[in-house]
Amino acid sequence: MHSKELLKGTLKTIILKLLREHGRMYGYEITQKVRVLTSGELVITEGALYPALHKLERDQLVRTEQEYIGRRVRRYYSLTPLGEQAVGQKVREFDAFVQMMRQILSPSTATDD
Amino acid sequence: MHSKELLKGTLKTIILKLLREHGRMYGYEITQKVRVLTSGELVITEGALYPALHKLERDQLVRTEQEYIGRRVRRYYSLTPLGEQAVGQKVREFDAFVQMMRQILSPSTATDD
DNA sequence: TCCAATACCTAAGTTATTGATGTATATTTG
DNA sequence: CAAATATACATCAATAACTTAGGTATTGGA
Repeated sequence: MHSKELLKGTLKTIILKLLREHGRMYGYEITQKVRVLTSGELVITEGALYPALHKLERDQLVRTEQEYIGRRVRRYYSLTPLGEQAVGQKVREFDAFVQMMRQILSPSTATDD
Repeated sequence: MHSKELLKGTLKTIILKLLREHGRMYGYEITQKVRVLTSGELVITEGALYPALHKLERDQLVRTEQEYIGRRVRRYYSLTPLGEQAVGQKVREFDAFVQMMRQILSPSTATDD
């Protein structure tokens, strides 16, 4: 499979964006959504996801409410006002990054896209 | 300033691409070229550059020849045949990564706020 | 003469990941 | 109905790529 190093730093952007899109989601749901959206290309591991979610919560970009499905805990995440701001910022940041990379990578692969 | 985490994993792609573009370059030259190409947005630190170059050499994607400019050593890097292959691969990998991210981030990349 | 630029380098610390492991409940299948 | 699989949370050691800070030495300009 291809380099996962590229993913570094994009996980939080992905999470925030999905939360804006879907209102509220729980962890496992996020991994499945990403899997489907990318046709299985991108698989978010739980070891990456949960720490990231916890960090977003600590930074007050998301908040949680837990529910019980039967006896099983399900922890729903949704954006805080601060989180709402952050989404746009993060996405723009990513776009800027891509544009910057194009300035370096495109010179001879130019003008498709 | 914006997140540098995004850069992770792109440095070698950048180096290889520049070497293909310019035939051969030395380390310091690469940092300056990147700086100019991105209008100062992206600054490659030497602590990142040199280890990356050494790794590329170890992996036989680049080779070196040193020259003396006056009394000062200058170490030129250029692509090996293996490196030539790797450039295209790396660039395509990056494009694939961006496309994959778009599948997640694009549904509504609206810019409000 | 001294500072900035050129040009190479290494190493400790930081950080976001992977991969392994753990726990427990719910559902499907043979 | 038992067993395997899926759902759902979590932590943690190891890894990889970086940053920051340091080091050496030459060259050019004010």
